Amino acid sequence: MPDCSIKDELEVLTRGAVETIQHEELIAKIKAVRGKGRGLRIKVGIDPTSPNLHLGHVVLFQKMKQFQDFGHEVCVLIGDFTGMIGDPSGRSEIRQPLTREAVLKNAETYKAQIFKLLDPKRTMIRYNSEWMDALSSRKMIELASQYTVARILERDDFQKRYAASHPIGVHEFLYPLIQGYDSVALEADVELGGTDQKFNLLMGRTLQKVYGQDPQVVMTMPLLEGTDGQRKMSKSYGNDIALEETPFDMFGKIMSIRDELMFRYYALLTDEAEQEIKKKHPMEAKLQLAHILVARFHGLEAAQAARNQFDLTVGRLSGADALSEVPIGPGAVRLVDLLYSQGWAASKAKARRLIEQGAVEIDEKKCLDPSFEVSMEGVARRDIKVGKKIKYYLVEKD
RNA sequence: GGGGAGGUACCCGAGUGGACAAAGGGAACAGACUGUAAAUCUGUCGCCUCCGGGCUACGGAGGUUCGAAUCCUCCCCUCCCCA
Repeated sequence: MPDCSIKDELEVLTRGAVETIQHEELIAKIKAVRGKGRGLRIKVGIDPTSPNLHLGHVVLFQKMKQFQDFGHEVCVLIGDFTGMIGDPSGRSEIRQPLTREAVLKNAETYKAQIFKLLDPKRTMIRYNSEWMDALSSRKMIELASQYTVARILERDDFQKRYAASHPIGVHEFLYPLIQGYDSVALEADVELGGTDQKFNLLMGRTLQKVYGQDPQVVMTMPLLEGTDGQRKMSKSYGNDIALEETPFDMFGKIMSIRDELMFRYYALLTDEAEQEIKKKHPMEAKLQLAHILVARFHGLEAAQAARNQFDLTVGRLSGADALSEVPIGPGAVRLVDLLYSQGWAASKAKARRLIEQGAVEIDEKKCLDPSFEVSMEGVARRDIKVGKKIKYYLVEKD
């Protein structure tokens, strides 16, 4: 890969990035290592406070992979030490500190998920407790003296909390400092992060200069919107697509996003060329996106299976595609009771409403009568459909 | 330690004696439409019901009243300000 021109390399590396600080420095750094048999050291900090990664995190991993493919050395920094503080970014409250055990456990989960995308052989994993545990109080004070309260308070979320009289723990001031110090310890050449991390990332530059190092290039990536298409993807907003999701759920969630959002997902999560995608039928394009992403995290087979199941569930089905048999009877069964007892409706009142809304079809015929009784008399089986997602065969119970 | 605000359905939030199973928004669900589980429109959105109604619910427990989410008492919890 390093055979291509620096221009081409830069083109790929900066694609999708919101900001590169400073672009010229990146060019100089790449030039400096060209042909020297080594790459730049790319740092990405991971805060192991919650164990489940979602597609929002993948934006960064995708970028890391691109760096890796150009022969650069990717270093995943697991903030096991800082994890006990909790990143104040975007927080309106002080975070619950995690225990060391919880942080380490989360870190393991992270690692497993990261390697679905990155090559483990070319990825360095470091923990910031390696140097932070050893840092004396004396050194810590020295570190803290490198920055002023006024400048720390420039940070948007601190400012807001301060203005709104929300509490800010003194230890939270240390978070950006330590993150910056990690760059010093690692001698990072480039640090990647979301746009919300900009302040922390810049701290690395500041501190590296203080400690006599060449400052790292900071590259910020956009925050991926979640399935609601509005807010950034986050478990707490319930709009996330987790990597741990089953293939079918992941496939389905991707299929449920808005068309415009799909192009954003393409741009930030894949290497597909935008023009090619736009040429396709939107439905095809979205199916392909879902396929690519599910295949990446669950393998090709799982992606194909998810696709099939998706077609089966969502596509317009004939009774022949029903999921499985449900024995009923003996004798006639009230439809309301059937929906309730099968768990297709959470209560009898809900079952009744579903029927009245025309959501229930028996043998392709809508059944609008809530007091209807299903009987298997004279037939071996009946197809039943409740809403779009529930389809079964009814058979006579022995 | 002193003072203040507040706790309403899955979430946010209106409601300060009856017209309240409780506005509005979001989420969710259904129907129509569509290439889609998108968008849009319409509807539903506590539980049970012999479809007449019945029961349970506005932090908890009591009380006042013909009648309480709304008034009173005690308790629990959250937040803010001052120190």
